[in-house]
Amino acid sequence: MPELPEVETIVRRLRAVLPGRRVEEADVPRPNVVRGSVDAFVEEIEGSRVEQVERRGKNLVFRLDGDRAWWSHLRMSGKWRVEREPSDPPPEYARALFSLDDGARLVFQDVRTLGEMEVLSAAAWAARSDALGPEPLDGGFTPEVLRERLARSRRAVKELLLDQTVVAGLGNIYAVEALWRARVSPRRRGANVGPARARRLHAAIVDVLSEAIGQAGTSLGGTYLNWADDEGERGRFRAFLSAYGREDEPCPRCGTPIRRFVQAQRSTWSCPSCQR
DNA sequence: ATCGCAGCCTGTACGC
DNA sequence: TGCGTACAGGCTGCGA
Repeated sequence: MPELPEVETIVRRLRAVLPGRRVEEADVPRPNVVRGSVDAFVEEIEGSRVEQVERRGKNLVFRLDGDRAWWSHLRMSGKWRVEREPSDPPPEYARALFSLDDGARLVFQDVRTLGEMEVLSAAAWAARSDALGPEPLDGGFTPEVLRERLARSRRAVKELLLDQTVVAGLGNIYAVEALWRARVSPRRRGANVGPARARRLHAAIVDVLSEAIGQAGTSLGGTYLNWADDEGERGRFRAFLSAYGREDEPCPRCGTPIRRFVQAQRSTWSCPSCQR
């Protein structure tokens, strides 16, 4: 579910609430959302103060006092929310709950429990962060950087865009949409993305992510697959999808039916006519 | 270096 | 109605 725009939406919400708060009690009813020992995790978290909330790609990090980083990844269905007035019973699918010193409660909800969290030293987190590709909305991400990173590989450009070490933050939805906007075939090999296509792709990535953030992300149908930030607001970007999930519908640009196929075990949609 | 696949989980949609 | 199957926004680890 959550890709860069959805994680960014959460981060902005949490940033308005969490910095300065101290965690009083941690409760982890589903231990598999914690990487490593749950006891050690709880011990580490209780009494800690959250200093800042950050995003790196799809990773979400609460900076803690003592030069520590509380890392989490939402994977397919994770959500963070803050309840100003903790509900009883706790929300559905609450996998980890943290009571805060102002009476609010921070809740990690995750239907599929593929999400994970862990407390790391700042240095360990920095090492992990350094292994990721560039942030697509930072100045360091340029058409040249993108092209150079794609050029190293004969793999399909779609697969490369999903590879977080190539560029951080794209998932299936926004990779599909960026390629459609750039008129680049998902099957084209990275090494065969020339300067013109790299420029278009770079612009498409930046635009699609920025616009999606402006719409609070993308919510799709179904219950648990719905993206919603901690206010329950639905992401509105779905209305702007051009290729994702639109098999057999006319390409908004040229009218040719959009095709679906599978790459690296993931669905891909593209226009066979105007994406080359 | 790259690939294809299984696995981690749960829920939904769909066909019979 | 029930049951089986495929699929879902991510990522890792394995053998080849």
